[in-house]
Amino acid sequence: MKNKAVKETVKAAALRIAAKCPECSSTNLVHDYDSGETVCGGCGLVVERDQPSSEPEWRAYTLEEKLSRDRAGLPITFTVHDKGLSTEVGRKYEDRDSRNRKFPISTKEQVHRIRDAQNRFRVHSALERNITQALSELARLLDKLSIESEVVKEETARKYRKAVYDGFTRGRGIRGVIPAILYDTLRQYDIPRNLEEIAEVGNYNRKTIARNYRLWVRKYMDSARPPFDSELYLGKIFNKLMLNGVTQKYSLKILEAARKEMLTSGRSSEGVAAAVVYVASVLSGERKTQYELAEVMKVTEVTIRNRYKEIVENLLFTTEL
DNA sequence: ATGGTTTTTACTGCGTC
DNA sequence: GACGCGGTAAAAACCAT
Repeated sequence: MKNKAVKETVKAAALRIAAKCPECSSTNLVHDYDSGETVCGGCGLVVERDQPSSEPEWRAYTLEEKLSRDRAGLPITFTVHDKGLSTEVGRKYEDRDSRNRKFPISTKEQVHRIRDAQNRFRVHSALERNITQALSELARLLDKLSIESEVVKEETARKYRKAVYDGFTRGRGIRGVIPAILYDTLRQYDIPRNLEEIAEVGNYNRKTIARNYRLWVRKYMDSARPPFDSELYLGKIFNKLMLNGVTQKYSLKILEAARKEMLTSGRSSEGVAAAVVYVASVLSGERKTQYELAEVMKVTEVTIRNRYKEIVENLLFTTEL
C-alpha cells in the first residue's frame, strides 16, 4: 500500500520533469507561482494552469476524458491556439501607468474601453474556438454513425452554438454535450439511433449524455419529443440484417397486431421491434438469433424474450399473416 | 425522495449440432 | 463443448408524483 503510493509519487515527479512542451518540444518548462501557470520557456505557451481558469473548458483535461479520447482514436490536437497569450489589461493599471503615476481622467476612460473591448473579444473568441472544436467532434460522430445528412449537421451545430452562448455547455464538456444535442436532432428527424448506440460508437459515457439530454429538453423544449416509433426501428433492422421481403411483411403485420392488443405501450420501442422481427424471422424461416436482434437494437436478450413471449401468447393465433 | 414499472445483470439448466 | 434458448432473482434504470 504505502510502497505503491510512493511509487506513484515518484512516477508522477518523473513525468513532470520529463514533460515537454506540446508546441515546440522544449523541456524548459517554467512554473510561475504568481499566475499559477506553467509556461514553456521555448515558445511561451501556457502548458498548465494550477487552477481551472474561468474560461470555458473546451479541451479534455481530466484523465477520464483523455483516456476515452485515446480509445476512440481521435487525433489529439495538442495545439492550444493562443491560449494564455492574449494580452489582458488588468484592473490594477486602471488609473496608474507603469511607473505608478496617475492617469488623467480621459486616459482612464480610454483604458477602460480598451479593457472591456479586449475582454469581450477574448471571451468571444474563446467561445468560437469551443464551437470549432465541437463541430469537428460532431463531424467525427456523424461519420461513425454513418449519417450523411447536412441538415442534421447544420441543425445540431445551430443548437450547439446557441447552447454555448446561453452558458448551457459550461462545465459539461464537448464530449458531454455534442452527443446529447445530436441525439435530440436525430429524434427530431426520425433517424433512429438510441443513446446506447451513440455512446458506443463515440466512446461516450452513456449516463452523462443521457443526463445532458434531459437537461437540454428541460431547458429548450416545452414538451418531450415522442420516442422513436418501433416501425422506424423495423426498417433499421431490415437494413442491418438484410432481411427478405417475407420477413419484413410478417414483421409489419405482427407489430400492427401487437399494437392493437396493447402489447407495446409502456415498453421500449427497441425491445418491441427486436421481438417482433425475431418472431417474424422464425415464422418466415429466415431465422435470426435473439443475440443478433439484441445487438442491433442495443437491448438484452432477456427483454426480447419477455416481449416475444407476450406476442406469442397473445396474438399468434389470432393473426393472419 | 418515493414507489411502481421496465430493463439489465448474472447465473443456471436443457437440447442440439 | 459451444451455441441458442428459456427461466429467474436481484440490481439498476426509468418515470411520474
